[in-house]
Amino acid sequence: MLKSEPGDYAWDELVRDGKAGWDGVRNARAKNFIGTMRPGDLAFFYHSGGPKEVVGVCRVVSEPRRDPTQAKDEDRWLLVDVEPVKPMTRPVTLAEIKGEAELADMLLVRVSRLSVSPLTREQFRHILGMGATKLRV
DNA sequence: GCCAACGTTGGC
DNA sequence: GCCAACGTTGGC
Repeated sequence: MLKSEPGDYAWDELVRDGKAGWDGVRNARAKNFIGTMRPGDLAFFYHSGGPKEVVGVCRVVSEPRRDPTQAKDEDRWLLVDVEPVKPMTRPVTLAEIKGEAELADMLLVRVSRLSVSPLTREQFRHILGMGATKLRV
């Protein structure tokens, strides 16, 4: 689950750009999750700040690498490149996710400040279903 | 090494 | 706008 405030970087911008480095993550736990990502992995794009909802699916297209937006002499933070796969047919709101017992363990729910968090395949499929979004996963 | 103070994030 | 939950910083 990749969180972004739409005013900072929105789903539509990823669609426009075709590809983007998921930069600016400055939390050790989130960085560790980025470090586990591999090319081909799928992720949800989540809008925070305003309406809180999963808006699309994207794909990791690089290995984790140094985030160039950190200070030149630092080598602490990672990013991966992502590209859009498809928008959710219906956005899935945080409130809906919180209403699902099967999703209660998600770190998105349990650690609200975490901007990058993992999902199980089952959780991923569950949210796809809630968003009426068909994708082979 | 501990912890109080402070800053930030994000949901409400 | 508020506040809970964290993370970081700095004094000791």
